[in-house]
Amino acid sequence: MGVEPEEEGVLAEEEDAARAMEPLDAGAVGGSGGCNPGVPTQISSSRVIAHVDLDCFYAQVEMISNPELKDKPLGVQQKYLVVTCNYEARKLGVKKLMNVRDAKEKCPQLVLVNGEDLSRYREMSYKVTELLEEFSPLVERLGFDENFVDLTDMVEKRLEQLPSDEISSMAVSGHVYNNQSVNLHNITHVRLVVGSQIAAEMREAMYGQLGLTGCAGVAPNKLLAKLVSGVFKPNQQTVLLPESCQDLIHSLNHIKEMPGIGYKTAKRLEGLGISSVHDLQTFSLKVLEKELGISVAQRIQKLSFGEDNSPVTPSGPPQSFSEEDTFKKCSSEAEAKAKIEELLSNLLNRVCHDGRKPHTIRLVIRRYSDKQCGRESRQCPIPSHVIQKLGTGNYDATTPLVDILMKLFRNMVNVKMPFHLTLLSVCFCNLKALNAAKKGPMDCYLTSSLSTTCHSGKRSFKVKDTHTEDLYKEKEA
DNA sequence: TGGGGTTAT
DNA sequence: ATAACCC
Repeated sequence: MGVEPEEEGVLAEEEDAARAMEPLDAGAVGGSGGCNPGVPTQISSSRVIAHVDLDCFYAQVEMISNPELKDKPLGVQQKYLVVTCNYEARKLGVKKLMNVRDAKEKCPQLVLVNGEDLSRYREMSYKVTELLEEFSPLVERLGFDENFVDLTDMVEKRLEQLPSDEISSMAVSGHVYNNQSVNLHNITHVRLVVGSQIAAEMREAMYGQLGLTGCAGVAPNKLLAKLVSGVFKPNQQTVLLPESCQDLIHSLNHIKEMPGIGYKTAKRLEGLGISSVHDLQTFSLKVLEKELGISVAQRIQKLSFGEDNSPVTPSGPPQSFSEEDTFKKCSSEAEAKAKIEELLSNLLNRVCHDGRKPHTIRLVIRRYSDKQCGRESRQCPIPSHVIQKLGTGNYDATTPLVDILMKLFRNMVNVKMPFHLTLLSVCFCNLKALNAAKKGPMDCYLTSSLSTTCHSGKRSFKVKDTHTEDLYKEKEA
């Protein structure tokens, strides 16, 4: 599979793929390991990726629930924050994550609804993902309101079905970034144009079937698709042609705006004098590796060029369920127990609905004065007899689970000393299908009841659960 | 900064 | 178990 002569807009990604095929380029592969030299690896042709981003998602869900809110400025409140708001409210100066007081001051007519219970948002979120999965199975969720879809195969199939004389009459759907003109003699352009048409169909389906509006970006990789989806903002879509890639990434005013470069990394980069995309592009990779580690350094410097070869990884069903609550102060064991019981009760309903069984439970706390993001957690396996009781809609599991959670609690918090917590969270994870057998060559000889009680030591996790028995030994402080 | 999520170490 | 990232 060679590069066609008409593919003038060769993408950086393709060059990377080609380079990685060269036998002696050890540095560039960097631990990707597992190379199978005997198997012919397909050199990936350029991909077509869509990023779909719902407009002010929580507010949209609220307006669908209660249409009277539709033409009013609406904010969704969690604790003392307006976490999101509709466009009416934005016109009047309300911003995301704005303090309720500031928001009311800016906009006294602002209508607020409480959005601390995420149930309806979560349900609508999965409806969107499922709708997109009808277009392609390769859908990756990012939070509740964004999805990536790999359209490469769909585009390929549509082009195979298309009489070649019809290519000349194709038209892009939505905006083209930079107003760049489409060249239908360029196969890369043609594929992205087909991608834009599919993106338009996805947005139409979202509106027609779910009543939701959103933006889409279509580009050769996830980074670029995500960046370009936000260019025209509510309810519009934009396609990025490769020739405008550098313009797009240089439109960022600061590296912190690059998805993948978060708060911590941005701070460390600033310490190196790196603040713009251009700074990061031209900075010594060796020095960057020393500061951030080889993996992060190589990845983010590639990002700075608009290169991102990360695949769209199908999310599938969630890997964990959690419920959390923040508060000003929790300083007694009884208080904590009451909150934990409520979190657990909600979680049990969700897990029951899911059908799979969690095999691990985790408790998370945040202590007051702990600067920020300072969370501590303890987890342990859920005893198999308790797992059996889950999902039947009964309460047989709650008492043993509360007991376990309170042991985890006392393992973290010395209740004989004063304490001050500002967050409690309970998480179910390590979800397995019903009666899932343990992986191993002997599986076919084990009954499901045996398999859940035998050699639980053979787990592939790096995280070691606290053994449930260990929790019975109270912690000495 | 809320109430969630994921992956890497 | 924590730390980073995403929304």
